[in-house]
Amino acid sequence: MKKVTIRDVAREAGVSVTLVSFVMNAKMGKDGRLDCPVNPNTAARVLEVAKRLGYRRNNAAASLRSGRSHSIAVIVSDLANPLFAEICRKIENIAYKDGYTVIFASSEENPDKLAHLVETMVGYNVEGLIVAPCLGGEKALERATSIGIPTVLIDRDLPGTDFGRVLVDNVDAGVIATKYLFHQGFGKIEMISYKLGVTSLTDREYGYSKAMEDAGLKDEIKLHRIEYDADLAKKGVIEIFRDASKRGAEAFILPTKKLAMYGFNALNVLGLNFPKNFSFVCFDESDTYDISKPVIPHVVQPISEIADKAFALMRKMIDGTVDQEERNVTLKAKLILGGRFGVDPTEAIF
Amino acid sequence: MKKVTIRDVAREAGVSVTLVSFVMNAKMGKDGRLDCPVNPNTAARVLEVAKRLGYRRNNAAASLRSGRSHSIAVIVSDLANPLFAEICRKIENIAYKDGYTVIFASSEENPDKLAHLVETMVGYNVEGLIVAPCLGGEKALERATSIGIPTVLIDRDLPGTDFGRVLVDNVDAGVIATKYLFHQGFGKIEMISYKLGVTSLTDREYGYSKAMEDAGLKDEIKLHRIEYDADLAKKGVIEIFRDASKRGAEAFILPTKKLAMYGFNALNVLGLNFPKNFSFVCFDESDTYDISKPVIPHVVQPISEIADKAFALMRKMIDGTVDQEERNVTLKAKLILGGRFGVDPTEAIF
DNA sequence: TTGAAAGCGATACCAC
DNA sequence: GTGGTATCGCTTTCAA
Repeated sequence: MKKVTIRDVAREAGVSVTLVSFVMNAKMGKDGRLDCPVNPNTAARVLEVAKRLGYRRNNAAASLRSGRSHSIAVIVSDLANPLFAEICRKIENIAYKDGYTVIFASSEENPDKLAHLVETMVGYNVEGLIVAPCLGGEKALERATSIGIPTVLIDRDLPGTDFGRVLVDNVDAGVIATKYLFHQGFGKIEMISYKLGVTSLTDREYGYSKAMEDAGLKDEIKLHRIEYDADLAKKGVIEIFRDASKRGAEAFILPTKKLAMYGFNALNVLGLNFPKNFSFVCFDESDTYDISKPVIPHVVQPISEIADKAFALMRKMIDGTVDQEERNVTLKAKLILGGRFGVDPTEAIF
Repeated sequence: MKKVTIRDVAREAGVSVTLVSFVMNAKMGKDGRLDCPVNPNTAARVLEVAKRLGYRRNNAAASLRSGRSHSIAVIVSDLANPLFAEICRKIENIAYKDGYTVIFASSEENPDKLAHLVETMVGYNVEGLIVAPCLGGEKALERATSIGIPTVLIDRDLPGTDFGRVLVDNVDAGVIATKYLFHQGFGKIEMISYKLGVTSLTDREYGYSKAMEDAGLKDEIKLHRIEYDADLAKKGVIEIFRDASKRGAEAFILPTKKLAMYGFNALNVLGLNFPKNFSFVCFDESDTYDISKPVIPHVVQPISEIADKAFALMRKMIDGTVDQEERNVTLKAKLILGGRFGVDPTEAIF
C-alpha cells in the first residue's frame, strides 16, 4: 500500500537518486553485467535495496519527464473479429517482449469514434499507432501524424495518405479465388460483398472482376453488394441465392468469414447443398471450412506476418530509421485447399 | 508537433492555470452548463482558447499528480480465444463510455507471465484488474491486492482467495448438458476434457459426474482427460472415438469449442457421422454448431452479462462501495438448441 | 471566483 | 563513477 520511491531506495542504499535511476534503467549486457556507468558493487547494493523495499518505477513520472511512454495503441474495427483478435494477440506478444505495452480499442467502423480514440491514445502519449482504419478515418489519423505519432495501417488502405502500411494484396486474393473456380470448371461465378467501401473488400471485388474479364467472362460478372447490418445481410444472401439456380449461377465467392456464414445459412434455409447446388470460395479462417465435407476452399491472410511486419515498421518509424520504400509492405494471401484438421493443408495451386 | 500545455492556455486566455485545470476537468451538468466554480464566461473563453490552441491534457502529468490513472487492465489466457475476445470487446466498450482506458494482455496459461504482466500493470498505475486466471495465478494476483488494486476474477475461480468474482455456474452447465442427453434417451454419455485443471473445466466435469450419478448411471461415467496441446489433443480425441462404438458410447459432452472441433475432426477422420454414430453437446459458440444439420446443442455463457458485471463490480471495488456479498456474482449458462442462423434460438428446456 | 505556489516521482544535465 | 538540482505538466491546497 505504501509507495516506495527512488528517493527511499537512494537513502537506504546510501547513494544519490541519480545512481538509483541509472541502475533501474540499465539493461543487462551480454556479459551478465549491467551496462551502465555505475560501480558494480554499488549497483548490486542498489538492486538489493530496491528489491527489499519492493520498489516499483512510477511510469507516470518517468513518462512525464522523459516524454516516452513505451506504449503503443492498436485500433481495429472490432476486437471480437477473429482476424483482428488474432492479429492483436500477436502484436501484444511481440510488443511485450520488446518492452512495450499495448492499448487496444475498437472503432466499430465509426470515424467519429476513431477520432475520439486517437485523441485518447494521444493523451496517453502512445509512441505509435497500428490501425485497421474505417472508411473516412484519414482525418482522425492525420491528427496523430501531425503530433508526430507514427501510424501504420493494416488490413485496409487509405489511399492518398502517407501512413506506413502493411497490407495484403487483396486484388490478387480476388483473382486467386476466381481462378480456382475456373480450374474447377465454373464460369458462372458471382460474388457477394458489402456496401462498406473498405479497400480490403473493394480490392477483392476488383480482383474478381478483373479475373472474369481476363477470362472473357465480362458479361457473367455479377457483383452483389449488400448491407453490413447482420440481419439485412442474412436476408440479402438468402434473396441472392433464391434465384441463383434459375439464372444459372454455379459458384459464389464470399469474401469474408461472416458472408460465408450467411451463405451456409442461406443454403440451409433454402434447402440447398454445398457443393451440389453451388460451389464456394470463402475467405479468412473458420472451423466450418475445415469440418465441411468436402473441405471449403478459402483464402487466408498471413496473420503472423502482418503482426510482425506492422510492429517492426512502427518501431522503425518511432526510431526514425525507415526508408521510404520500407513504409509500404504488401503481403500475399494464400488459397487453402486442405483443412486444418486431419489432412495437411495443401497450399495454393498457382 | 509542438506541445500545448495548460500554461499556454492560461496565458492566452489571461487566467491562471488553476482555472484552466478546473474548466478542463469539469463535467457537463445536466443543465448543459459546466459544474465547476468558474464564471461561465471565463469558462467559455478558456474552452475556446484551449480548442484554438489544440490543447490536450498530458495524462502522465495528471496521473502523477493525482495518483489516478483512469485505466484498468484485463488479463485473459488468450486474447484470440473468441470467448475472451468477445468479453474484452464488451469490457472495452463499457469502460470507454465510463472514461476508462483498458490495457489487455494474454497470460498464455503461464503463471510466470501472469506475474510479470501484473507487475507491468501495477507500474502503469491501473486502478483495477479483471483477470481470467491461469492455474497457479493466486500469488501474482495477491501482489496486486497487496498494493491496493482491486481484482475481479472471470471465467475461472481461484478457490480460497478473496478476489471479487463474476463466474458462471459451470457445475450447473455440466448438469444441463448431461440432462439434455438423458432427455434424448442416451445413457452411455462420455465427456472429453483437458488435464488443465482450471475450475471452468473441472466444474463442468463435476456437473457431468453428478448428473450421471443422480441418474443411477455412476458406472457409466467415462471422463477422458487429454493434453491441452493442440496436436496431442487432436490425436487424443481420435483415439477416444476409435473404440467408442465398441464400448457402446452414445453421446459425448465436449466442454469447450476447441474440443468440439477436435470431435468433428475425429468424426471425419474415422468416417463417422453426427448424429448417426454419436450425439454431442458442445460448449461456447461456433458457426459450426449453427450450420450443422441438425444444429448442435451447445451450452453458452452470458458473455455480455459477464462483461457488464465484472466491470461494474470492479468499479465498485475501486470506489470502495461494495458489500461482501456483492463480491461474488454467479451467472447461469444456457443450453441453446436452435441455431443462430435461420431459426430463432430456442432456449433451455429446463 | 480566482490565483500563487507546493509538490507528484522520475530523468537529464551538469558539475565534481 | 557519483551527486545536486532543475524541470516535465498537472492537480491541489490555501488565501485572497
